[in-house]
Amino acid sequence: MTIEDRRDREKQQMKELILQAAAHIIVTDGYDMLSIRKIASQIEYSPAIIYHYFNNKDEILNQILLQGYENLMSALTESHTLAGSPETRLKYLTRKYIDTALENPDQFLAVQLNKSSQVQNFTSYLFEGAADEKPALKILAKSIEEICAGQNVTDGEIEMTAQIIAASTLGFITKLIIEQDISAQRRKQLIDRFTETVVRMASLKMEAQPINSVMKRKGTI
Amino acid sequence: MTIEDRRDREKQQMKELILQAAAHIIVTDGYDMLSIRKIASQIEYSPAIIYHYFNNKDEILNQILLQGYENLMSALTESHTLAGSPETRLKYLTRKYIDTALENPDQFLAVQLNKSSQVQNFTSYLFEGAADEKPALKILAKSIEEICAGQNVTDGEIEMTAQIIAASTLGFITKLIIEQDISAQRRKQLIDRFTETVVRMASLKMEAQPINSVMKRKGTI
Amino acid sequence: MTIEDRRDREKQQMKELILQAAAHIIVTDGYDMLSIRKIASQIEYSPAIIYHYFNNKDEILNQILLQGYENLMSALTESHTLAGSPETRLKYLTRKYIDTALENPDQFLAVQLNKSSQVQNFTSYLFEGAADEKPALKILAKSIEEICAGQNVTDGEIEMTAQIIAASTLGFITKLIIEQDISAQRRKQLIDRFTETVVRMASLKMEAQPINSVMKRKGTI
Amino acid sequence: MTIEDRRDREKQQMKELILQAAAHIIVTDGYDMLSIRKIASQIEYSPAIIYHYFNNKDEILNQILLQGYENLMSALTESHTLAGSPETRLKYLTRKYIDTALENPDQFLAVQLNKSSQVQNFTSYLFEGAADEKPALKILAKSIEEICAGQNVTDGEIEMTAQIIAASTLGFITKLIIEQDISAQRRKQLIDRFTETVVRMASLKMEAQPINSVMKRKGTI
DNA sequence: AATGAATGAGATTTCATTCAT
DNA sequence: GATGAATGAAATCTCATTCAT
Repeated sequence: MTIEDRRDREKQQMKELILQAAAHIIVTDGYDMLSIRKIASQIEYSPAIIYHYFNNKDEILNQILLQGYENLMSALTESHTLAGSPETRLKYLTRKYIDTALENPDQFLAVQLNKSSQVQNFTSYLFEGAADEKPALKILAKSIEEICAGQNVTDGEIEMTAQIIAASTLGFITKLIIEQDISAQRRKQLIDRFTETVVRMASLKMEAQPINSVMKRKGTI
Repeated sequence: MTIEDRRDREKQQMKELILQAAAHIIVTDGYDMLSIRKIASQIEYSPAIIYHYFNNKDEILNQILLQGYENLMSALTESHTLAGSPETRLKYLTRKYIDTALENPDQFLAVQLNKSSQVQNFTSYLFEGAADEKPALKILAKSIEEICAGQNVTDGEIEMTAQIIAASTLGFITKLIIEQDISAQRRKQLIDRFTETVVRMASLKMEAQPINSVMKRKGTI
Repeated sequence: MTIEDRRDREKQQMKELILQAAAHIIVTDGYDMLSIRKIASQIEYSPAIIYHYFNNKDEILNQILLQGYENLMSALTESHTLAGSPETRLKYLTRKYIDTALENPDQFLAVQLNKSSQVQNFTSYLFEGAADEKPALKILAKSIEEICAGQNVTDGEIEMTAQIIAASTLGFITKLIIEQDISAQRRKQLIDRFTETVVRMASLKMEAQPINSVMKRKGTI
Repeated sequence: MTIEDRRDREKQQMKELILQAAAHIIVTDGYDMLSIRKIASQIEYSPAIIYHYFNNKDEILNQILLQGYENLMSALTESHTLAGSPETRLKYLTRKYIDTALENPDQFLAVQLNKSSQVQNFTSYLFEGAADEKPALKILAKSIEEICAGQNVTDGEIEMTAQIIAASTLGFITKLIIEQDISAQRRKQLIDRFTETVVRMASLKMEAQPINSVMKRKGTI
């Protein structure tokens, strides 16, 4: 079996090499500059051999997207087991997610903004009951739940809040990636602020008090 | 002059026809599947005639992007002059923005997720001082400012909050567009919730009270 | 008839306008950059109208070539009636030809290097008997004949010499046009030298005592 | 290594095939009628494969031009080492040059009449000092120098004479190529005459007593 | 396992030309 | 007389993919 094993291992290594090259091209030249020829020339093989390891271009793309998704997921699951107040943990979770996303920005966008149902199977989370199916959303919902513990909040409310926070974070990261001229300092500032805002988004029942200040301002009281 | 007028009108109609076809292709097949050939075959003309109305492919793309942007902007400016409490107005603003975006979903994404510096000139708003330069952000910041009136909030804080809300809204809309299986009802629910969340994001100094509940829960008090 | 006359005149003017524009494009952008569209945009008319005056692109080209040829020819015929020794006249003739060619360099090359039999009908002169048919060659042959007067030279020899001088001059002018970096001064130097060389080429029997005979004829001896 | 060798050889053959086809098109249809499509259909391959052997159209063109130039140059260098009187050698040189040019007439014209600075780098020779830089001109100048040996002739005069002879020869060959109806016999006659004329062009000081000096040198006197 | 050769389809763009108005 | 609209053909070039070796 050892011969077969080695063969398998080598095959896997080659597949990985191809995927890395492809990912690099996406990151460097953009998503739609990816071509089999470019991959081939990067790994210094002939284009034809690539078809020995993948059936077609789409298969390569999907693999990359999948990898990116798994990357993000592991970052999340890893960080949600931490100690501390739920607020702190939510902040950390958010920050971890943002950081991980920014490590492979183009891959992140490629995955998260992908419409193909194949990818959507992984990335969709707006539907009702998503908190039960999607691990990442479940983690997020858990955090929110803890923050709102003791208050009268339904699971549905928590789920929707999780969804909205997730979508907002996606938007925030997207903008950070797309606007390329932002300084590192500014970026840090914005991320700090965003994590705080996320906590506020998660504090569901806070409407009770704030209203006062509003009414005061309006002279109602 | 009527002859010239008619010609102008017809030319304008043809341009519009081309733009619509192009937008439709972007919607259907994705942004980088747009080709002059496809446009031509969709409008059932020869590819060459398209160059009679536009100088090149980029000109068509830019027109689409510009139209989308202007569309959104006019929706915003139109709605920010309304009466009512600042919270109500912010909600309305948000909702209007979402609705307008969803009217031309793919065009919206094509614009807002476009990295080209040409488009970024219009759509970027994360940089420091953006609230002074970008009309849309200015409107948003104004709303936030009113909501926080009487509290000790710096312009910088307001700007960042506006930026975060804007980015979050982008993310929310993006998800609504990308996840195509969401029912109209669910969508409505989510939008309602999102507008409320936005108000909470805008209420900067509300930390005062909520913290109590947190402390209570933790047994600190 | 006056109305028709005016129409004819106007039509002729328009044809001339088109030809000038075309010639200008050839001179400026090169021979194979000529296009109906370019002509049209230069005269600020629509491409279609050009077909009102010419049947097709080739007709325009041929007209230009013809004009260029006639231009050269008139320069020659004009200058061969001058007084002076035949050597001087030959020099002047040569110089005049060169100068005229250099006034419209691209047109000159376009005509003289054109292979189409239509153009060749005008420009060919290497065949036996050309000195009888081709006015320009006849003029040249006349000069040579005078230079060799009194010597035993056949008409055939004279014709061939004329042909060789003509071809050589073509080569010389061609190089002057093609090598664009030559200074005006160098050019002048070369032209001076060339005209002298042409005289030497024309002095057929000089092997015997060339200079003497020339001097004698001039009365120097 | 034989496999690789064979591949290389086949690749070289294919390149040659393409170049020949291209040259043939230039010959037949003219320089600016050359198109990748035409080449492909001539060799009965698909247009795309041509890009497997050449990067682009220009590369093909340049190869053709270069080949033509080198062809001519080797003809010259080969023939200038011959024995005999300088006059004989000059005649032979001239004739060899003409013959070689006429072997690939269109290629010759394509090279020699090409204005692109890339080609001009090879073919230009009218500038001052060209006799030092351009091998072909140097050879020619050498012949002239020998012919004028013992006379008071400056290097500058010799260079200019060489330049004028070269240009004249270009013109002569050009006409031979362009005028397609000339009989082989006539052509021979003209070439004979031209080579003699070239010797006369090269005999700079013959105004004094040319023949004598020549005779002297030849030991006739 | 790996490659070079080959292709068909398709991309953008330019052009000469026609035609109804 | 003049024009805008329209087209078909052709240009260069890139790409994903197949296949014999």
